[in-house]
Amino acid sequence: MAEIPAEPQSGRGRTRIQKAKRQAILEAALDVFSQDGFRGATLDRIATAAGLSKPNLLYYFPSKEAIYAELLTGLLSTWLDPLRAIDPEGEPLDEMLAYVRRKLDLSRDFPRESRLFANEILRGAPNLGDLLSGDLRALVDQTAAVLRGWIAEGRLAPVDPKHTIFSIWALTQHYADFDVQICAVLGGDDPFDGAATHLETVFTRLLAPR
Amino acid sequence: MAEIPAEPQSGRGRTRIQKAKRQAILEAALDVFSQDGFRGATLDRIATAAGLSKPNLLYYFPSKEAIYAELLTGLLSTWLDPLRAIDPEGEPLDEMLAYVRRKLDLSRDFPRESRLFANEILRGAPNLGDLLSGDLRALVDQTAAVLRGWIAEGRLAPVDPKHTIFSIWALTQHYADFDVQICAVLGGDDPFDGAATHLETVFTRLLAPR
DNA sequence: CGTGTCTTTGACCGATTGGTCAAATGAATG
DNA sequence: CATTCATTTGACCAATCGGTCAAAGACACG
Repeated sequence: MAEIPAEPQSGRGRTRIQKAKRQAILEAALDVFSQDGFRGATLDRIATAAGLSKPNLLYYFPSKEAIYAELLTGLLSTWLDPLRAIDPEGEPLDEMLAYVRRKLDLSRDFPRESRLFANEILRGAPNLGDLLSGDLRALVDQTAAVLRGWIAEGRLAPVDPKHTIFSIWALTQHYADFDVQICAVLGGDDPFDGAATHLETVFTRLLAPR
Repeated sequence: MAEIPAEPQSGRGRTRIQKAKRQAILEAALDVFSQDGFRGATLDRIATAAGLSKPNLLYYFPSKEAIYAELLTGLLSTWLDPLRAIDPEGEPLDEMLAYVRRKLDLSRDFPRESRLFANEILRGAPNLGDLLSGDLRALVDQTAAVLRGWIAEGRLAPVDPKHTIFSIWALTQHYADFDVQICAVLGGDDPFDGAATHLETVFTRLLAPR
């Protein structure tokens, strides 16, 4: 009666084990995609990294693009949450410094996600373009308006709001995306301790009203 | 007598035409590599982009890696020149702002080179690792010492010198590497005008002695 | 035990990968 | 014109690519 053959990924994975295996695949795929990008990644390497055979991997996901897409969509919301968490009613400088902190924590705790995102953008964002000029743009516009209000009230030093947001993105993500370069220059130390205090200095001097 | 079969790339390309074709190949390769990284790029796409057949391309370059390597080595020197151009005898803030300017100009004029570099770093810098922990590290150490001296003299606000250099890299390269995202958020305007004045504000407030 | 479902895999497919090679062109020089 | 060298190309190669499929294995439940 049921024409649907197997489709463990339809609806939601029933078994917890299925969910776990799908998660393992996504984990492995994140490793591979974040290093070599979509085109550079191969199903064989993802399957091997996940401890599966290639046909078995394709039993849980219909295609390479499906894995990539699921990684990307799952990523963007997480990536923008810290921006949404800025409280227009809060103390401006504190809010901004807290945002920087959260964003830097993301770079420290999820560097592969950051690199995956960077790879997608470097390719021209073929799978993310709509979201960028849609949701993201709207969210930035909205946040920029908050910043402008704070500046008008004299509670934040005058800056270009959007470029300031870009600066936060650039400075925090840099520690995830260019981690190899930074470690090569700095040596063995953990870069993130120094980064946290440095970024606090940067944005305090940039944003604190005089 | 001469066992060397053809090797147009040995020594230096004799004919100007050879040089031109090699250059055209490097140009096309820069397009492809900077978008999809080393693994994601294909010789066919490079050859097509250069207006050559694949065997003809391999007549001028021995392998895919050779093209990539030549691009990378040619890049790194150009990429670090602005850093070397910092004059320890100059006015500290002016020197730093000028460095930011030069670096931002590089992002504007050579975005593909910036993206190529970013792609290589994202992969873990397998072809650049030695240079990073060698020449680059030495150059950064040296520049950091200059900054420390300026800070000690009170001619520059106290900052972490190396993280400050990282910040300059992050903020300037961001406008090349994430250009798609920035344009999606900003709309049609040229981001670099706003970027230049914004970055001047950032580093003036960060570095100007009080 | 048997039976039906879920999972895994080896074999395989056509297309594409980086790269080779011999032969066919082109151009220059005697 | 003949010769020589530089250039280009079509055919081809083994390996790998993303993906399919039928059959085997694992597992539940009666």
